Amino acid sequence: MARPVDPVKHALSVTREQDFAAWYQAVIAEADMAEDSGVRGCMVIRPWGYGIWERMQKLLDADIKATGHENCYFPLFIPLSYFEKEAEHVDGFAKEMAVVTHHRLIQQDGRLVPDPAAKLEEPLVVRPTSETVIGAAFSRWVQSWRDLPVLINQWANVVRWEMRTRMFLRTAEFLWQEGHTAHATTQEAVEETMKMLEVYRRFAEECVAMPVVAGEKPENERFPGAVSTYSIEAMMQDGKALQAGTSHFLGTTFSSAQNIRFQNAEGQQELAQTTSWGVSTRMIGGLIMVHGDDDGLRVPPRLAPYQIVVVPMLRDNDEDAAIIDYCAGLVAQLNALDVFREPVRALLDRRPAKAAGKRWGWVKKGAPIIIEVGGRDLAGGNVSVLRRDRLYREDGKLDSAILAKDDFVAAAPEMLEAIQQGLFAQASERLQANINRDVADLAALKAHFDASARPGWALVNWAKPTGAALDKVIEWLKGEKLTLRNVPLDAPAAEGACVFTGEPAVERVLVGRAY
RNA sequence: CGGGGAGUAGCGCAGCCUGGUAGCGCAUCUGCUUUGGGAGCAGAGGGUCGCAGGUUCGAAUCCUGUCUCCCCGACCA
Repeated sequence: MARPVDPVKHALSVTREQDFAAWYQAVIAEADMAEDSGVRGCMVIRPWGYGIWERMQKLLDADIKATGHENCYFPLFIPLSYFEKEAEHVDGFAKEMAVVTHHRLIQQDGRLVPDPAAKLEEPLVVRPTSETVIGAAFSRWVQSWRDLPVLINQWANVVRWEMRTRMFLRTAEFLWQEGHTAHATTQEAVEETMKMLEVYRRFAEECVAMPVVAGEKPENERFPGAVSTYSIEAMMQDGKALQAGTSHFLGTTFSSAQNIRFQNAEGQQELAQTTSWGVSTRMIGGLIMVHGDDDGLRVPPRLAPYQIVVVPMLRDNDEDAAIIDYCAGLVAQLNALDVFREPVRALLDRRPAKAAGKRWGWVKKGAPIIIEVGGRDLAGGNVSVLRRDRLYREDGKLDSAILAKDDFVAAAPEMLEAIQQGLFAQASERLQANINRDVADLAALKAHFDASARPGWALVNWAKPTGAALDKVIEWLKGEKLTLRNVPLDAPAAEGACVFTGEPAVERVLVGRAY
């Protein structure tokens, strides 16, 4: 019988196993990513959390531009009447819109209240998304087939008055990019929709190191007003699914509502075909739940605001100045290197705090490599290297390695690449291991999800029912707290009977619990 | 928005039932000791007890309202 390994003392007070929801909150707090703001459902994103978002923006923005899109900016406020033009879209968002009705406050009994004399003629809504206002612009911009396609993107905040909020995963105000395009033909718009879905898949996998399943959303999960909606779905460590990005083919829903017409080469008026697609700060929630461990966050090197943090071990003595010089030299050497075709981001943490406290702070933030330098390292020309992706040795002690400084510098880019790949490989293995592809009928599906507290997903054959038949399926799934995630683009062809209806299956759909 | 839980020092909590003017741990600051892995001892600073009313001689404590957070639903990126 194996001798039980001494329990490792972890940096967080709650583990993923004990209470996943509490663990998630703890990571955000302990890594200084975000905190409550006092405004319902809205959070303060602190420098470490926002730094990760800035990295996401930088990398994804480059991809968006490389595919021919340009950035622009549309207003936060949208006239109510814009929404009234598109019924389905309104139904989707009406229940969660913030409305601006006044433009001035006055003092009344010592309090500030909206001035009744300053009531807006037409209320404005704070954008929950910008299809309507961008559609209005498109209708001005597009006259002829020569004006198409229009390919734009904006980075912005949006507001949806959610009933239940969770940091990063669902906040009342969140940050995102929303791409909007208009095309002359259906085929071109559909191609655009798929192209951006693929951009998201690559971004998630290559930058966030988050494996995803790209596929089409079932009818009931479509964006309000969309003809078809596609998503990338990621698996969290508790087995739940997170929709991490969406791409919509909108057909002529918005072009007919907003009158986006063009004269084609034959001289006839035609409605434009539009698309929209978005990735939000929710991706950060996914990052936490995919890569975090019981010591806090682990940030993939491509997204880490600082990839290598150098912590001098200061003793309040004569040697301190030399240690700091040595560390500053190391940081300069590292910052002169390239990795992932960008300069390395190394930081010298010279705050006047204890080295151990600073080290654990960076562990919880998830800096990929933490370097500690003390008097002995200085004397020997060494550094002490701690990799965040493998913190502990088998005996539960921190797995720090003493390397010659120059050897570490030479190896650093490769080490960062290895960490990036390792995180992806680990998450990828978990994803593949937790998709059950052998569920043949409803009883087996129920059994799969009843069998474990973290059952992952099931990929099942289905007949793609619509209307009332689909409602029945959704109803049953709801009873089991399950949802249809998407129909993976790369799933093998359907075979046999639909798990839900028994009819001949036409495709395969992913089933799982979801955030 | 329905059900449940919670808001007291920067963080984590006790005190509330049975009203009498606020305490513990960590963190912070000072001093001494220590010095290769989240140091020890001694001392110090820091709170109108979420907010607003009410009851009372007196409210962190009782009552009402309200705001915010967490969990479970319904809704959704």
